[in-house]
Amino acid sequence: MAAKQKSRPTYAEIAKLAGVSEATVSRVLNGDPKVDSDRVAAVNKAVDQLGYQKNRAAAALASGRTGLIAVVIDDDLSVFQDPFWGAITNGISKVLMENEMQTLLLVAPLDNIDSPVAQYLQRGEVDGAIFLQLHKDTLINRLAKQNLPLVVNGTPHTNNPFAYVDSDNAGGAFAAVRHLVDSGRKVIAKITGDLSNTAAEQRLEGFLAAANEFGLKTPKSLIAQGDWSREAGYNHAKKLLAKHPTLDAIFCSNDVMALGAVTAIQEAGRSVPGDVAVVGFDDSYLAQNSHPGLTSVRQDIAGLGAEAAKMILAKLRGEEVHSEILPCELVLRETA
Amino acid sequence: MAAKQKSRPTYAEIAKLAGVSEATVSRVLNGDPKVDSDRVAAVNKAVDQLGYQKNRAAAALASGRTGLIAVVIDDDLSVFQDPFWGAITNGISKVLMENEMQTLLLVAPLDNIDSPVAQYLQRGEVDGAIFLQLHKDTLINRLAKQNLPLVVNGTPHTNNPFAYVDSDNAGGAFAAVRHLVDSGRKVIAKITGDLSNTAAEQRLEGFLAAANEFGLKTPKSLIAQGDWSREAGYNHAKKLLAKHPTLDAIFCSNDVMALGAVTAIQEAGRSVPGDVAVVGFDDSYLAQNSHPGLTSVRQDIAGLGAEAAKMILAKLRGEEVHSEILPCELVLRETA
DNA sequence: TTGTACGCGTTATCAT
DNA sequence: ATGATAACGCGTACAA
Repeated sequence: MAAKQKSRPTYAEIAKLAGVSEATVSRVLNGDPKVDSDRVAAVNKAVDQLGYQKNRAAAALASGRTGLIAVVIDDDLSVFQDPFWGAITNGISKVLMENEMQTLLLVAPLDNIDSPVAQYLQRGEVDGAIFLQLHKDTLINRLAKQNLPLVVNGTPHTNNPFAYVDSDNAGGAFAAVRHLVDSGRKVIAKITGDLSNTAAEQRLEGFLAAANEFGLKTPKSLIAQGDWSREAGYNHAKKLLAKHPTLDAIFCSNDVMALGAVTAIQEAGRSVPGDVAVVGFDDSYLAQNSHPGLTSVRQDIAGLGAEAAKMILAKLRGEEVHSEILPCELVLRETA
Repeated sequence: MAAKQKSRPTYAEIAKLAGVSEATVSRVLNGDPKVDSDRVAAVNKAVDQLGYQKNRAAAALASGRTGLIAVVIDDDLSVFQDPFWGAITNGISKVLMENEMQTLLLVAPLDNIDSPVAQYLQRGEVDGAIFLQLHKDTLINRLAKQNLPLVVNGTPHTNNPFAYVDSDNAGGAFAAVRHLVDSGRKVIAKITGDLSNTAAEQRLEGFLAAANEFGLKTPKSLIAQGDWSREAGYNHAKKLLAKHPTLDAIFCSNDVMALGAVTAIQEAGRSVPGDVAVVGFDDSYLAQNSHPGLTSVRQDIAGLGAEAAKMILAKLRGEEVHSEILPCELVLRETA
């Protein structure tokens, strides 16, 4: 009963002012097409006049819909550092707001299927959920069974019927290699991300596909398994340079490793891109602000968010939803 | 009436099973201290047995409290790039969740006082709001008048009674200069951020205070007004080097400009830190992954978020709330 | 097409 | 300390 402010108008007052029933007010405000146009006008006028604004809690209670979509982020250290989450959440939020839905942020460890977040999602406090950065599919498996509409960002690990949205990681990697080949590089190494991650896997696949397509040799010794860290890029590049004197390009699965590789190359007394070209992935802040400027594969992160939001809205409307793969774009700078 | 899942238990069933009234159930579930301990136990047992979970919409309708705190981010390009927002929002979210509150994300331009977000906040759909990155104080002025509990991240522009949380920008800048002086630097230049921003202002103030304290000369020509961009850092550093042959240190108000300065110094044929030391601000991803590693002033970003959340919770409890200034820490790497 | 009447699940007031 | 019971504001069968 803690009325926050002076109490606001309700259907009763609108109905009275417009000379209709409360039911009609409800119909007009929810866009029911079969209401006489003059009554619609009357209601809208009354709404304006009174400065009416709907009480969402009451609507939620009556309808069972909350108007809220959860954005669930699997909490680990990267959340603190990686601008990816901000960008994608921003994309989601924009689309949701345009559709009068709001974004509820849930940041928590998702390893436990009975975690508070899991409970929350099963409690019907949101109309749907968008998952970012999934380590395991167990939780969404369970939620899907409970008919919670959900969309996943990133390709799921298992072959599930989840609708997901992802960047064309393989295609981006392919484009990077093509560019290297086109500019005359012959011996191209790859430093992968953590391969338990589907994106890392796909970026490697794209590399291998391109190598095959363009007739490059890809002995195992040219493919180093990294873990996204600067150190991995630095150390692997160092070893690659030592083992392969003719190496003239390194493609890394993210920008951080690529910058580590650049440092290693320079410390080895070779130039970038003169002797060795380097391409990263993500076109992050790092790529844009490094020196020399890092050539990198750009993901449409805001686009990923927007698509995810559109998909969940479609699901709420009961439409069939198909997964989406958004194209990547190679951004040329100085390193390749 | 769209029951999402099989309908969940309500007070009625708990009351029946526990042999008490619904009112008592409510009291127990809301922690009313004056309920007999055996009844409390009975209710809790029934709750467990039925797997009861509170319907927040109903609670919100009846109580006027939503359990939601809005995190409002003034939308502009930086949201896409800067990891700051993710980190602080994460800090906020954690504390709120521990207190059974949820984080509602609102990303939108706040220039218009009648924007959708402004409307939303005035609609009572959240119990309070935390503002990040404020360009103007007009909106919060209005909301404060409407008694919406709010906390601001960053020092407001005007002298208002808003509770805010901020980093000790001046103190951080002071520490940076002290370090430079301690390591023998004599001629220290400053490249500021956009001075319409209070953080930029404070970082300059700290610089000037330290210069004064340590007896440095700070002619106007040693203070360049930047705008946070890499180009600003690069161009200003270039000019500073030309004008001041004895220049042996540059303190920049963020990491991006600092990296631009490093490039300019190196291109001028001088070494970092041998000839010229460079210190940045933020200890961002950039500072950690640059080469040479950038010495920088670290803000406790997650701490800012956590404090902001604690402050808003205290406000909701009706407590007096005081603004908080969190200390910064100088992180030494290679450039200084 | 429109109105009546009730239900949604809690909270809070008022007696007791 | 506890129990009835009236709000809370909206959505929606059902009837007309």
